[in-house]
Amino acid sequence: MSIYDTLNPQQLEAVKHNKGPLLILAGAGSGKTRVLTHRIAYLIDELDVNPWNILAITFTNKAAREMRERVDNIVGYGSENIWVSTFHSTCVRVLRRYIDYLGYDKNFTIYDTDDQKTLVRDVCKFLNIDTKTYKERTLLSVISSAKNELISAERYEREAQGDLNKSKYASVYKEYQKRLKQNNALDFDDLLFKAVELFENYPDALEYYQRRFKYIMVDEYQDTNTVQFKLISILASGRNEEGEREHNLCVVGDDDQSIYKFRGANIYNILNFEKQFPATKVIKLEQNYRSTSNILDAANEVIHNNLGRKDKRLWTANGEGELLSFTQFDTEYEEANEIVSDMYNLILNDGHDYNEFAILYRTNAQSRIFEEKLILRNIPYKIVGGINFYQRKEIKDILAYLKTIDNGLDDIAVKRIINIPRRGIGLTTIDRVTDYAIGTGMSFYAALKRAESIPGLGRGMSKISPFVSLIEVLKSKMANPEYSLEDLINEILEATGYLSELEAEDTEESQARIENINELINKVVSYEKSAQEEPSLSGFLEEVALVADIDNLEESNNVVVLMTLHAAKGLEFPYVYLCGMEEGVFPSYMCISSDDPTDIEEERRLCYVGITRAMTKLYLSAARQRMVRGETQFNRPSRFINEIPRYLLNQASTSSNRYSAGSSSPFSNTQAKTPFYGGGSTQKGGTWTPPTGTQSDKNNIFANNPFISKGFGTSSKLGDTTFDKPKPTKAVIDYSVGDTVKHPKFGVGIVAEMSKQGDDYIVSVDFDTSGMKKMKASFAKLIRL
DNA sequence: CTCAAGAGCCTTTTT
DNA sequence: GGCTCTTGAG
Repeated sequence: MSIYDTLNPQQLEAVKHNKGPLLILAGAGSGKTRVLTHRIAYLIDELDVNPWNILAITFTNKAAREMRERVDNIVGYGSENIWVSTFHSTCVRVLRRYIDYLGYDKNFTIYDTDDQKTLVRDVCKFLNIDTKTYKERTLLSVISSAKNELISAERYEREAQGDLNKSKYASVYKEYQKRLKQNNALDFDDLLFKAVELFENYPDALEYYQRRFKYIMVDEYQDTNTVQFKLISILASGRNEEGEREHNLCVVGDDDQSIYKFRGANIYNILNFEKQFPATKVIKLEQNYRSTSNILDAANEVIHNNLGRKDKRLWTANGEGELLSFTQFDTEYEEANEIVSDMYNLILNDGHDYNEFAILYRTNAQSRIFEEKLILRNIPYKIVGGINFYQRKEIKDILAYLKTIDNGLDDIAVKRIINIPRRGIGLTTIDRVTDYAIGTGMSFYAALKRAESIPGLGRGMSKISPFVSLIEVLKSKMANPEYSLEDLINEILEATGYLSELEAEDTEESQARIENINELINKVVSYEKSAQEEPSLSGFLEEVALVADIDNLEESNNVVVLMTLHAAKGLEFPYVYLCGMEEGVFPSYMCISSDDPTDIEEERRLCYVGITRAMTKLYLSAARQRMVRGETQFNRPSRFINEIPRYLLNQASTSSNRYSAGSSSPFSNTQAKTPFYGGGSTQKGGTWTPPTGTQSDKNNIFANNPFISKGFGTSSKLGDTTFDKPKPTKAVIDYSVGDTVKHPKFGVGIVAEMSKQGDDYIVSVDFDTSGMKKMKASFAKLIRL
């Protein structure tokens, strides 16, 4: 019995293919990660390939970590020498070693989106470009797409000749690059671009990596863009001892799950892979091990509407399972409320765990209502995406201090913190220093150090020198190896008064900020403990720059997860709620009104991704009426719903004949209504007419039909549950000191102390896992156990 | 220089 | 509906 016996014939064929290019078309849930990891094991254990010669590339750190773990489990020896990492961190590693060839310093910093925005703003100011005519967003996306297509600023400028708009873009692009270099910084796209630039111009660097990476594997290949394609093909084009190009490149992907066109992903990378590498062996994995056949049939039918895809059809040996359900609610409030109620009942009555559930939506903005309803019902949850931890103000502030100490060349970081906390250094002073810095060609921080020779600074001078000496003192302390990063952060918080200012504020918001800062300190401590190489400030900043929010999702945490469809790719959940299935929301308004017909295809692929996340049961839902950007929209159900055959769908529609024109409060509205699951008031459609277009009776989900069910059709017990209690204004406190309570985030703990504050109580709880926490009773939503 | 109130823009998705 | 930037008064 070997580990390979559990593979199906196609999977095994892919695992054993070990020479030349290999394209694995792996449908959703077809076990592609298993194939990749087993292939690595096979290369090492059966073919004696040196682990050191293997490179596996993924898109997210999370995927890399998972692959690393799974490889460690099945590879006999040496698995730690396999290079498993994301595109971006692979490039960082390469550049840390060779970027001096390109005239950068090896301890470059990495700019995130916010930094990029600031920089572009500065550039526009400098070039006298009106940011109302030329939006920063547009400028950045022009620059980003250029880099993704491997077009340098110089080339862009050449090709822009004669075109007024493009010439403007070119001048911004050029100045932007110039400043990045001055700041010794790279943006995300530069990481890839510069790595390719390095390999194209410096054969010794290229050959080093070509000799090392004899076997290259790429996951989620359908989402690679032009630079990424270039990077892997150039790396895979080394010659072996006989001087032949072997192209031992194995890519795994699913063209039906290509959803990152907006980020420059080029679907032709996968569609034309066989043309790029003529000797390619193609293997299709079509057996799905994840979902029921009803779910798969729905997915197959939907994606079948796309043209220009590689033909394949997923099948499964799993049973039919339950029907999918689709419910149309009156408002998005009702949608959220009923979804959360439904989930609550499944958890409470049927003993399901929180982490069996996921709520998926098209846009991040849709998460808020769900969050409210989940808090109300005390269901622990995690929202993935939106604002990343490292993008929070307080975290960025501390990081800017760290960057300033680490690399004084980063003007953006220095300017961010020069007056935080307030030091009385205002815009006038900053502008004067900036002018001087530009005039003399030195960095902003270097100019600050020589403030005494800057004309017209006046009083500003006396405010600047304490700041400079603070940074210098911290810099010199860093020289002492005994001085840890934790010490450094604590000293920054102390010496600047940042922490005491937050403490003095004493609001819920400032409390949360302090908690976030503590979390950052935890992350520093664990970095110092676990770093593979010698822990350093630069190393920490780099690790932090490349994390995405999804990277922090731990499957083992027992919480309901909420995220966009994009973030959900690669994940699976027994119960999936796919909400906001409305024309204008999903597919989005942007792509409905687009004149590029392939935009809708990308949206459909996104739908396919969403459907195939579900293992056991998929709940689809829509709202008739929804507030978007402060205005009410009336949307008809998504076309994707109509693309699912009726026999796979259990359909329902909550109704209200009154279109409640006068009642604006969704809360009072829902409350006044008979509970949905009560049964009696559920009406079967027919009262609704689509605002645009017509639907045939056959497909009209509102025509009377035998599939109408109550709600999501889970259980008849639900009828007994009371819903929509009035929103409590005061917390109901049924616990006291000594009681065991449960908190949605911190888990179980014992109440240690309670003190009254106004209408509220401050409760101290000693949690089993996270220690003593103080919180407001009205906010904490503690449940007595 | 700082703070508060108002205008305007925004929302598709993210490494 | 909410965030961010601008504006104007202290």
